[in-house]
Amino acid sequence: MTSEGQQVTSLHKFSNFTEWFDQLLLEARIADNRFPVKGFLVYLENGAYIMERIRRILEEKLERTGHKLMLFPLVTTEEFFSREAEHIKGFSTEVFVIEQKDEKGSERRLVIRPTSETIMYPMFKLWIRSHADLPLKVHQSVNVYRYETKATRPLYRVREIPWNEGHTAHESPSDAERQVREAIEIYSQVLRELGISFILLKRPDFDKFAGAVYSIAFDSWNPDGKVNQVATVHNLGRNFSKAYDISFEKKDGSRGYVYQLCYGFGYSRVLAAIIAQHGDDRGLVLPPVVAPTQIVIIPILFKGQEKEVLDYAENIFAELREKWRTVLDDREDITPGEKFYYWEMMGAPVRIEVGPREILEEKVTLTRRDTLERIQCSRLNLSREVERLMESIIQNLREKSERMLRKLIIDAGTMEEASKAIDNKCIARVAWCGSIECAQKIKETVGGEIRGERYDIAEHPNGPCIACGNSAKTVVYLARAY
RNA sequence: GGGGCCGUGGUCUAGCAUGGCUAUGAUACGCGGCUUGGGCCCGCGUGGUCCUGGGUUCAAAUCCCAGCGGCCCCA
Repeated sequence: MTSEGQQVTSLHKFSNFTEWFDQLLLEARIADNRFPVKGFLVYLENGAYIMERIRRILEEKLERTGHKLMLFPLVTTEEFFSREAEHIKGFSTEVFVIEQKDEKGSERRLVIRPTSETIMYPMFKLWIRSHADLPLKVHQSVNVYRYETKATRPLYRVREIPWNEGHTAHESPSDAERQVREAIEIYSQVLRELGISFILLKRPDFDKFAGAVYSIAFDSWNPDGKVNQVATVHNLGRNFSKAYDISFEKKDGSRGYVYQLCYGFGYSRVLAAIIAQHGDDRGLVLPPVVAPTQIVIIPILFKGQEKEVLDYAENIFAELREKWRTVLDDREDITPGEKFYYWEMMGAPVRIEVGPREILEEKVTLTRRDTLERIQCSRLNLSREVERLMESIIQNLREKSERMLRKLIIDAGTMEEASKAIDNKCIARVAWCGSIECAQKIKETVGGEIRGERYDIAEHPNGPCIACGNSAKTVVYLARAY
């Protein structure tokens, strides 16, 4: 047996993240970025599978909280698209447009959704008539399209974006506020179930969603220090309802415009976060809940004893497949060692080895992917042991990721300290006076941008603004971002 | 948006400076054998628009221009 800890691949997650990630995408069958259009990629069997699992987890929670699944068109008209002034300002440079000419040569232009407000809200106007129609809560999991001008990166920054978007309408600001908390709770739960850690931030005004009153964002940590915005929740106030004339009759007989929210959860970015936060230099490490293969059984076949070992393995396979996505890897042309490496790359949470030794002692050897720890249990206890292991794995992934996040957040009292933190691939926590000028200055000298202040907890500055030295209004987080 | 680096079988890569031979090697893949507790070994075989288009030249993977695609840095 060779040493377990030896470095056997060229992959180094923390020292060379981009290379590690790109290589993993293809080798672990997540995505193939060789499709020749910038920003568009093919999701391979594992990537597509994991995103599908994430979708089911999220949609189940959305539907349990009263969100109705609807499906809206891919396109909107130029007129609808331009209704809300800030919205069009924010998105006009990055929409895809379909130009179609009829036989007479007259041209029609349709805008492909960069997000679906301008498609849904004209319909909301038709559907909402009185307070009895409220709240209206809908969601859909679809692709949206944005012509990114920045450099694209697979999963993180693409032009075809798979996500779920939720849209709600309410009769009062307090109802809308309650909905903000519900949306945050739903997204937090999903991310928690996936073991992804994040900071929940209220974006500064200059960085909020185009057309929103304020924006809340989930920034997950990344090994290269660039935070990954996996989800956002926007309180739109009445900006859109006024533009799209979505009004209703109140209980007292008067009329008013609805208060709205929209929120989005980026499937490909969450997939990226799973890969980036949990993966290691051997490949993927998947939370059991999304793993395409949860258990792999590898029979150790010695000449003359093949049948006994295979029978034993098949018996285990039959038992485990009742509950878990299990694969019996009985390929004959590959050595067990090669199978170990293969399944580690694929991130299968639990590996089971059975050979003559196990049969003799009526035991099973299990290896957990997250720690590579090897344990033995009796054949009879197998199901219970697997159950325990799966629970332990997600718990460990979650705790490990949270520890890393805490480690990455560095308090900085000066621009120099903040710069150093950013250079070290960390997230800096600093005091800020709130002025745009200082935000600009911080971005230029520190290298990271202001991502916002904590939304879930109140943090109070205990020093002056790191840029101007005047008294600080808030504590904000600085990071480079995707 | 500005600057830099890069593009060679499926993957990784040599060759490019100083143009010239059948385009190098590994891996992968196929067939056969041997093996199987961490990527074993042996034999045979398959696989290339050298990113695309144009230019220079007797001759281009190699030099020049443009486009497409990728990576990095700055705004």
